[in-house]
Amino acid sequence: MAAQKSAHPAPNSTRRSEKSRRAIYDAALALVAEVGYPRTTIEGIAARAGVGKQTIYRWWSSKADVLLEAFLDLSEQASRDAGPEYEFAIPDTGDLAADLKAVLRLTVDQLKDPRFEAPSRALAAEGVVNEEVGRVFMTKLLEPSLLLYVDRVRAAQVAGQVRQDVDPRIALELWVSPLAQRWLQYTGPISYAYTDTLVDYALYGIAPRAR
Amino acid sequence: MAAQKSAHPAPNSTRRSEKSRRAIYDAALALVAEVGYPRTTIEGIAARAGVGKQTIYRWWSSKADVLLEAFLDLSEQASRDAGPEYEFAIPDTGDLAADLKAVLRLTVDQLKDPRFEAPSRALAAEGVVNEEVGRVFMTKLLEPSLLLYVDRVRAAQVAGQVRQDVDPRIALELWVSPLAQRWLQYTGPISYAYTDTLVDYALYGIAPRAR
Amino acid sequence: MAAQKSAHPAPNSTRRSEKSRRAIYDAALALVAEVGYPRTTIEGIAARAGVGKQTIYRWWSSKADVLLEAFLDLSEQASRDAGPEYEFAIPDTGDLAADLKAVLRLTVDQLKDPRFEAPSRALAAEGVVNEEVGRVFMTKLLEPSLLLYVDRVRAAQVAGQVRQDVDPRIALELWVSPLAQRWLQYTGPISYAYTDTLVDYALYGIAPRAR
Amino acid sequence: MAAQKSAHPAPNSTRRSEKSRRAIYDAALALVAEVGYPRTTIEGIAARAGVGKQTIYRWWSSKADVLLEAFLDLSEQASRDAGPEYEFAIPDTGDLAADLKAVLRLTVDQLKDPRFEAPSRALAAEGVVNEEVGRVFMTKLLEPSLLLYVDRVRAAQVAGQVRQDVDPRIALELWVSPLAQRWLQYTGPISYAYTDTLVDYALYGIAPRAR
DNA sequence: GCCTAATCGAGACGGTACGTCGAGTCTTAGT
DNA sequence: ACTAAGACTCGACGTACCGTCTCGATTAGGC
Repeated sequence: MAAQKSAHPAPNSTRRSEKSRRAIYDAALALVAEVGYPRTTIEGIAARAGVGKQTIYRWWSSKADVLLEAFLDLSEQASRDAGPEYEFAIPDTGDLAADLKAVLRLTVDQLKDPRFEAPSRALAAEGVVNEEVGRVFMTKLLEPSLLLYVDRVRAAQVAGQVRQDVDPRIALELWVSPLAQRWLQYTGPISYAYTDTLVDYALYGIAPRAR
Repeated sequence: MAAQKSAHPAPNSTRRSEKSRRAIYDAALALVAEVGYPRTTIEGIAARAGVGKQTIYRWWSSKADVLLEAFLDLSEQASRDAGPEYEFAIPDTGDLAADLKAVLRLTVDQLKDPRFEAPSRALAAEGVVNEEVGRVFMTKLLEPSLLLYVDRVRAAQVAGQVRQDVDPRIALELWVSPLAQRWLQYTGPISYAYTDTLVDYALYGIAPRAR
Repeated sequence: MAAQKSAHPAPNSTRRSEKSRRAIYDAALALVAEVGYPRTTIEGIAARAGVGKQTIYRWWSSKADVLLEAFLDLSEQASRDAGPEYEFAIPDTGDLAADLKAVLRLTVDQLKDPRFEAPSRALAAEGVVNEEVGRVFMTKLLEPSLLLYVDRVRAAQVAGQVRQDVDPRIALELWVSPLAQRWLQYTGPISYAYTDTLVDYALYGIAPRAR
Repeated sequence: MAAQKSAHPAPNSTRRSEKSRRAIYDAALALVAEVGYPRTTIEGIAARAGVGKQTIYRWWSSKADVLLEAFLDLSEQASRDAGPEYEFAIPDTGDLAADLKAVLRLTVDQLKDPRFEAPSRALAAEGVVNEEVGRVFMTKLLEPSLLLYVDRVRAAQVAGQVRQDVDPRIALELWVSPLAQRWLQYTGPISYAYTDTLVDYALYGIAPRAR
């Protein structure tokens, strides 16, 4: 998966063309956005990137693999661009509900960003059917974000805003999963109001009821 | 989509061979289970069903379409077989938590049934990337089940076990979506304990806190 | 081949639809003229004739068979129309060369008639590759005409204008075959001057005539 | 048509696989000989040659085109093998009749050679119906042989054995066309006696020779 | 002049081959 | 050594027709 360190066969060299790699990322993301994942082909990517097919096969094992790396690359760029304030932690103002709502509103914005939509849907879909892609997608892209929620929930437990016996890994699914499903499976509209509501329903479940 | 009433192109006739339709459903489901969705081909289905390719193309517009109908058919059979007790309603013993937990345990069993696993994952995945399939999958397969939850939550509202201002459509996502995501995206294990926990977390959010 | 008396399977009936037969002939000839023999299909003929495919398969065994009969029918019509003067004999004015030249000029005209060109080329071609069609084409269409030449040459032998030891069957090939080949295989242009020359060469040879 | 210099579409390259080309020629000729032209398919040729279909479509435009080149290749081989004595000229012993008879007997042998029969009939037939094939067949295969006759007849004119006003192009048809037609259209048997007779009739005519 | 069985139109069926696309591998020049 | 280019084998695509097989709906002939 990782370009630099391993790659599938074993060409293994520092003489790799950086220019080609960038061109392939750009072509892959552009094609997925324009014609969709299934109609994006390795040949198409190669042609658009002005690159030989072998150059792709040398460094990646599949279409999904190319796209995964391209998207990872895009995400890194984006989070560098977006400034570091939401990169490594969820804010802790002491008000868990407010903090979660704020972060989820940012997530809603990002889900609606057209640059991200096509490739991430594509990868999520591929991940459903191709377990390897699924795991990489999960561990590289989703897991880091989820860990931030775990930390924030733990902090809230320490602060007495969440019951001690609550499992943070399950708790966060109460707001993450509904949002993810609506987005992935078109099961409903996505809005600030919706995510706010999710937080409210979830929190009153996990907060101590004795007031 | 619907075989009987219209079909995509317009050949449309009462002279359709029921035997072929059944053979195609069986072949399609078997192949998806055996080799997975991407390696399931129309040619393969036709060959296995002992049917000409044209007979498939005459009545369905794509591999996804065939599989969708095949799975729909399978589901109908299954719910007829499984007896009608959980077919049209969620039991109402007066204890919402117990009722939800019982139904979710059944769902867990069904998700692990190998007959269902391969085709439904495949369809869900296709639905992520192909909006039309997604909507059909949603409206024909998911929606009916979700409506049962809506009804049960409404009943609980009448009984005073759920707050009046809660939106049942959102409430049900608190337990349905986490389960769906773990299953679809391998984001965690699925067990009775897990679904029981989901119900507990969710309920204490939507039940009136004032005691 | 012959519709009335045998037909391939054995449907055998006087209840055959004359209207359909005519429509099939017309459609077949029209299609061959319009799109050529290879792109003429049984389905196309049936559709154009407003006839079920089975009606064709019931009475004929192949595309070539349909066309053969259609063309036979057309030829009969044509010779009825053209008056009977050249139908049953080659004129015998006592001047063999003049008589042959006259008949060949008529043949040239007929070969250039667009109604005949497409189907007869098609049948001749099919006959080259399909021996059965070749024999029927030969015996039903060509042979009768060739016999007229045999008769005329025999008369010339009696009249002392052709040597007694000449085989009329071979003699006639001296003018018939060159014309046929030019027409069928595009090996040269066809004109009155050409056929006149053929007759002269055939009658008197190409060697200097000791006079 | 010509393989080396251009090819129909425009892939065009020196990187063409010679091995594949040979395998395709061999497979095509073998199949035509075994199952006949109409039952010879591009898929069949590709399979037998151990070659992808695309490799055929890349370099040739049709079944007829493949066969034409294959046969051209075979002919070149054959004339190289057969020694050069009849390759570039018809012998000139001073006796035109004897020389023509000798060459025609060789032609009769060749027409009965099973290696040649199937493909050349097939091509001739295709040429009747497909003008382009017909012209190539004519110019590449027939024309060179016919020119030899033209030269020999001209020499005979110089030697005073053929009249000065005779057109050699037409003269040669007197023996070539009858033979060709009998062979192509099954209109009669082919033998040395037959071709000898044709030469006699052609040279001296069928009319009584005033002596 | 009605009855009934063969023929008719229509077109779905199991097949074969078509010509195209793309996958992944391999070869050739060029840098 | 890696690259761009692209030919190669292979497998699937979706389409066109083949020849066979039902389906009602005429339709012509023997009663």
